[in-house]
Amino acid sequence: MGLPPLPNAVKGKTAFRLPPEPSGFMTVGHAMAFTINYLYKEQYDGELWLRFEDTNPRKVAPKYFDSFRSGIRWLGIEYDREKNVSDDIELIYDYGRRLLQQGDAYACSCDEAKVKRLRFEGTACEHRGSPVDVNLRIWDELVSKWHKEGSYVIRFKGDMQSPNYSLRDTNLFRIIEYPHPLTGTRYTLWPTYDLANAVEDETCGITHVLRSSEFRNELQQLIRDALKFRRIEVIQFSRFNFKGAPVSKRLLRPLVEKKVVSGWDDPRMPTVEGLKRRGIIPQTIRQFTLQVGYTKTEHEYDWSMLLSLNRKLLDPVSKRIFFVPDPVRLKVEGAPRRKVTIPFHPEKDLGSRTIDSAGEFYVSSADLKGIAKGSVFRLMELYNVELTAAGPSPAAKYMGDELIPNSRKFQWVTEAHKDVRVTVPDVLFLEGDVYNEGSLKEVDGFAEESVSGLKVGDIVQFPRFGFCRLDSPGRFILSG
RNA sequence: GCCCCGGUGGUGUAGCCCGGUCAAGCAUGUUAGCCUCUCGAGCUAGCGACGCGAGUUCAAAUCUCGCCCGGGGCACCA
Repeated sequence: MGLPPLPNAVKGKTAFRLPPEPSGFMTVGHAMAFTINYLYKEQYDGELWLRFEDTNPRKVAPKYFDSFRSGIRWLGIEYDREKNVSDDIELIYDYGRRLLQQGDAYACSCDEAKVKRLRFEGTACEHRGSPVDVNLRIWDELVSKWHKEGSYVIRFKGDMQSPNYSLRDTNLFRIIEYPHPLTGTRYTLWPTYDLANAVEDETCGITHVLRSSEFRNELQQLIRDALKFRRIEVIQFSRFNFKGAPVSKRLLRPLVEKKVVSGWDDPRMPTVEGLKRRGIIPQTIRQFTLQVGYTKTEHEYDWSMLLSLNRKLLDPVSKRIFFVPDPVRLKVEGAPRRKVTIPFHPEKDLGSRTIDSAGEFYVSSADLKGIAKGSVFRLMELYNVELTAAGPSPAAKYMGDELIPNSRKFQWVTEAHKDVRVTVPDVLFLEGDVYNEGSLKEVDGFAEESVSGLKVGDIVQFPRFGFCRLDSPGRFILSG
């Protein structure tokens, strides 16, 4: 399945944008929205911008810029150009000034509460009728930082009676006396999103905007018209939410601060870093996005869909490695000394390992639980044994090499195993945004010696357990 | 309160524009069974949905109207 065709899109003559606000870490939601833009960029051979919407100095921080850059790189999204809106403040000033000159905007010194009240009542304040030269004079003072934060605001002359409240003279500029991580204290008059966005989309030559529907489209259009900008196609879709993993900083931040989670990259977190640590691979995000597409319907994706796809993609490329959770020692009487070479994958050529065995094994106590004394089962890829003693200290005897059809097969490790701990993540939040106390479980066990050859970041399959990513030596995280 | 946008199985999505081929497809989930050396892999089968009510029509998931429910906007956030 592909994404639906775009209206008015001519191959080679399109431009898209990824517009993150660097005020938090990149999340799955961003990843999916960016992927949609990227898929269209590829489909229409267009230009793709990475544009940081950093017009609120109080919110942005350098580490967030990095989060987005590395997340985007990880996803395999190639963008053509990068810029920060804060690079273009002078340019946005030019357009702001023009609006003032045209009489499409005015300087207002009403306090916040009054503006709000009048907006609700649908009546204009006395500043709306100020003559252009007065507005321009105040403007110059604002640009020159003569006024204190909160004293003035530049408002767009919309329609104070409009049933759409966002058209009732919204703010275009406000004073923020706070150093910006990139421009420092050079500017204190900052544009708001609506103007900055219109100017940027125009100057970047954006033809198609695909974004989630939390923006004020009509307002944008009005500003664009006032500035005589080209028309662009705007396609809005609802946010990408996952069940039990709200992207809301309000909910997530406390977990990080109270150390309920290990950090923003905790494998339970809906951040790109969290996904990565959990062993979700970039292709999964891309394909999942392609599968669910975008709609205006409110939705809450179930992790099982993403996880299932992830397993499907991991399956052909992951080494199979024996893992014995909750191990119990099993001595096999009459066992021949054996050196077996077992391929890492049943079909694909992922190499093999050789294991030396001499009758001393560890198997999972859960496997043995259903096995009665006297029954025969098989040590996978090795030989058959018969259980001669059940219970907490089991024993068995060698029963031949020939594979018996329909026999149970168990994984095993020898004395030469490695201790491993597997972290099993679950959804962070339960119904009603309450933290899921059982969201992180740990399983200890023995893995075959070859795990020591793995590098951090490698993902393997522990058969009958799941796909696990090596997070640090001896520690794995279950992908799902 | 006002404005905009939505409502297809547990979840997500296809179909809706241009009514019949839809006793609704796919995926995930779940249940049962199979499994040639993975019972969180693979295979097979089953389960399960058009928000409600009217109307138009030979025929409605698809068109019209009303209602109900959900989301977003109404920021000196983006």
